[in-house]
Amino acid sequence: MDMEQKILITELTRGKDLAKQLSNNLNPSSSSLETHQHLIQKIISSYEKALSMLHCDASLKPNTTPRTEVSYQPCKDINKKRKTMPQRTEHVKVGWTPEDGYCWRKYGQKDILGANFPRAYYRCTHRHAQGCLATKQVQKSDSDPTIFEVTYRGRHTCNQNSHLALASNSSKDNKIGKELHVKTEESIIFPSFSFAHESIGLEIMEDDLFLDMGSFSPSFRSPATSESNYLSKSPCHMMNEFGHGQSHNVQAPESELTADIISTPTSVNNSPFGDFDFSLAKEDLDTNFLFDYLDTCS
DNA sequence: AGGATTTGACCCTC
DNA sequence: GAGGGTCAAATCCT
Repeated sequence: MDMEQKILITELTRGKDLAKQLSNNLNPSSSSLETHQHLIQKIISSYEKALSMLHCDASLKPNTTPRTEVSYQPCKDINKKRKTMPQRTEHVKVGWTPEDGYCWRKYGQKDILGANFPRAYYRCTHRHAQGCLATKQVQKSDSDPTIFEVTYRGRHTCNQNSHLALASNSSKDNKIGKELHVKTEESIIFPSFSFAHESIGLEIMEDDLFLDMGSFSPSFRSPATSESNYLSKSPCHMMNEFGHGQSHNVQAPESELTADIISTPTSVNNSPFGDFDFSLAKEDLDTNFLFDYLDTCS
């Protein structure tokens, strides 16, 4: 782990500790307003340092045409329904079901009122084995059938390293990419993934700022042949398929990206995987994920 | 044979 | 009661 990463961890850890202090100090009888403000200032400063190191600035990549766009916004009525687990929604601008590196098992599909396409329900394959409660819903967008709206619920608590395995396997046969790459250039620290000739656009909305590795290790499966089952195949199969060198030629012009994408903050360029780039807003980074991931890769 | 998908029924919330 | 989410038996696939 290089010095920059250590500093980053230090700053984020400090921010967390300060937040804890502030939380303890929020007892009105125990501290003053000045104390609160001081702690808040320190927290902000700490996070600003860390984020500046992450340097999520699109201008850093002036020659890059961002093919992957990630943005966040609150999901307004997410908690009105039964589930209160955090959600995020990705809009995937590609004609195929997005695959996210985790293994999902489809457990249902429903026609949704007012929607042209059914919604498919997936849960983590390791739900029973490891008690992983992560689920996702996949639905084609009404406005643009080439967009899949993927809503994630809950975190993966399973010990699932398929996203890493994907890169590892692909490096063996040299079909998809060379290796998982942690990009530290320009202080961006995040893995990049790519598949030859593929480009997608993502829109992610979430009401909290967690980040699952699974959402950012995308691969894609072949176009389904029927409308009714276009969401059906287990992503695990696709991992194998990609491992055997399938490649798809899809181009998603930026002009087709949905108009409600809020921001297009960064694009990580020069990915060792080729054309597929992932970009992140700085808010995207879940430090636990980041450090776990860095540990994995170091 | 075992695991994944399909699909109608059921459950829960509004 | 409507609509969305989940269950589970039947079916399909490897």
